[in-house]
Amino acid sequence: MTVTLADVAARARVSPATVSRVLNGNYPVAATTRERVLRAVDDLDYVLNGPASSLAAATSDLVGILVNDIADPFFGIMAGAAQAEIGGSGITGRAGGEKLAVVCNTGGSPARELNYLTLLQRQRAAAVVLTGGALEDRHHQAAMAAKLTKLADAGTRIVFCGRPPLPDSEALVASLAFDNRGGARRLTEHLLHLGHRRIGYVAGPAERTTTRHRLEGHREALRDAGLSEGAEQFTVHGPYDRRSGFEATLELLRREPDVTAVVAANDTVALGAAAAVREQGLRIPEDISVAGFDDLPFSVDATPALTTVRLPLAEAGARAGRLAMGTETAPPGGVATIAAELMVRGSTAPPRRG
Amino acid sequence: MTVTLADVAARARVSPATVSRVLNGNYPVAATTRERVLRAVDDLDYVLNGPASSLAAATSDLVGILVNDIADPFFGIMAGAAQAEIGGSGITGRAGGEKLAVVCNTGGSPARELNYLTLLQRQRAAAVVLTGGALEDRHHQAAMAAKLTKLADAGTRIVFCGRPPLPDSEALVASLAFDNRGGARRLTEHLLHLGHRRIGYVAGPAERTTTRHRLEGHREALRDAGLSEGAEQFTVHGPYDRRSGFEATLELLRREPDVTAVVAANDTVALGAAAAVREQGLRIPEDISVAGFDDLPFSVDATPALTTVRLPLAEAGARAGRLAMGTETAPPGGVATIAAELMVRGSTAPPRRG
DNA sequence: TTGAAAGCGCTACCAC
DNA sequence: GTGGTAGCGCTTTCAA
Repeated sequence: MTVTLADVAARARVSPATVSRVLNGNYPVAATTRERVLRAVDDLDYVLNGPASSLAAATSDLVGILVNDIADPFFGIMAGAAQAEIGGSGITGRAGGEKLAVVCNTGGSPARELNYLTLLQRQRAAAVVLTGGALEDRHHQAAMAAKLTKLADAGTRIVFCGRPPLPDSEALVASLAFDNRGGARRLTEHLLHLGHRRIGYVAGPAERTTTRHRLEGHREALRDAGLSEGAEQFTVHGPYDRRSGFEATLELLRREPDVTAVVAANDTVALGAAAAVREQGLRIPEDISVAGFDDLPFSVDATPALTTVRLPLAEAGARAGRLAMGTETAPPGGVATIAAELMVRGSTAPPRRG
Repeated sequence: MTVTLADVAARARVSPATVSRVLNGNYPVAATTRERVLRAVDDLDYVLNGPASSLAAATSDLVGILVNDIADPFFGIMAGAAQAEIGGSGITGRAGGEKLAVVCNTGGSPARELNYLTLLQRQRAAAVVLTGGALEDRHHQAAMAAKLTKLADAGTRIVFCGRPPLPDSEALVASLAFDNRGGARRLTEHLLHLGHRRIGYVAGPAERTTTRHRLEGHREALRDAGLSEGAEQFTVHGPYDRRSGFEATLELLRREPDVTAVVAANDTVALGAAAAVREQGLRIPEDISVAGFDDLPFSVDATPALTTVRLPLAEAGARAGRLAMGTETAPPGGVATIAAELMVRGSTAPPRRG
């Protein structure tokens, strides 16, 4: 029924071995032979059997990209960039070599994160890219370290993207870190510089690395300005989504009615924050400042800070691809520090209220 | 080096066949035997070899979900819902049965769409879910039909989600359609009902099914209100993204300065449209109406129209899972018609300008 | 440069 | 209810 490599071999009047070599292109084959084989492939409309190939070669062309929230455009941009870079031209030749980059949505659930890793391990994935903040939970971290070690031992390359490497498995992974602390700090400094003194902070969920690092940067800036007193009052935690940004901001405005600026821990949260502020009848930036892309003219494409994030993300994809192909040149564990996700445009308006 | 099923069999003092049966759970095995096997699995930290399994069984547990734009939250919601439904509990037992649902971002490119299908075909994917509007291009449609036929012949289940089935391959797919025409019509009728007469329409790219159907619904509503004259002037096309929504809206306002309402062809476009309107110094809804979620209090979760979309989407995921497991009960080709994506809240403000 | 053949690890059929 | 075993389709030595 289905065409096999042997069929192709027969039609091209060569051995299966030769067909395999042509398809994988990693072995010298006479030009005329190659031609003949490729024609046979086309004629028969042959598609390589991935499982068989993976079984024999003990590795697959699957690359998993894990994200915390697939409905968050930030992860979409990351995943898309990585996928584009890994997948290459996007046009598969008649045969192998092409990687299958797929994104897996953990929804922020530790169980699902581990589950996907198991599934990818089962598939003998070529590489796994872990994006977004990690959970700061001893138990889960241990489980992750164990699982990742096993994956790495089995030949799967691991790439961390915007997530600090685990304590143990440093040597196992390539890592692309964001300067969350510095980004948050600069953002807050910017607002301070504009004259704001009562600055609310809509933080992410408490147990994530990104949440902590960004909050630390924010507090650093406040401390340096001598404003750390009662900072907790100005901070509200919640998930990294729009709804949470909305609700947290309402809560914040209720608790501290005369804040003049709000920092959101990421763009999606900022979207909700801006909506909440407007619903309160306040104007951005006249009545209040909100840092987020909601008040930018258009898509994140145009935000310089985010643009600087995008490039490294594509690079991360390329790196995952290269790692998967076993031609890694960068030192393992090397960390590229770049602008943080939340280093978005702060409103330029000075405070008016209070 | 790596633990195989034979190792597990040896340790449990049973045959490989028995281990396989326990792991796949689709065959009667004595309870005590099962226990022994599972313990051996745990002891040895065994993980099934997916490729080997897929090769022998001639099918894999991979399910591909194709989306047009992974950075668009709408697709994120769709993909997430489908993935959650397909993946089941999200917690894999020690062994098989679990599907690996992964999302593939075509970026709206026909070449990449076909490419992913080839890649999934190569993996002998259990199912493929195609989401979002299709390209209305004879050549590409033919290529898709051919490819999908091949996939279906090889045992891959095909699910269309928010995309009209292809002319030929009707019998091959399960399909979940959105009432794009009806949704757009109702949205426009709503605005007409509020008294709007000069309504701009920011449409999607010309060659997509969703674009055409929604535009048709919009025009129907206008025609019924006797307003179809010069409707082209009020329509601007562009990609389904925020930037495009922004630019198209500016163009629209330049061309027709006294529109009192703008309909955006999807939520992401609406986001850009709202931003453009604000940048022009106009107020929503006082100066102008914009249909989109940007002016909703918070995330799309809370939008009734979108909620009605979500449920069927989860159902589509479930269906894909079931299809993949070969226990489909619904008639193939059955179509569930539901509210359209763009049937979002229209502003309730009456027109004030002009 | 090409061919022959031995597996890769698992499933499923056929016995028992 | 369990075991034996013949492939699944490909890759990769080893020879020629």
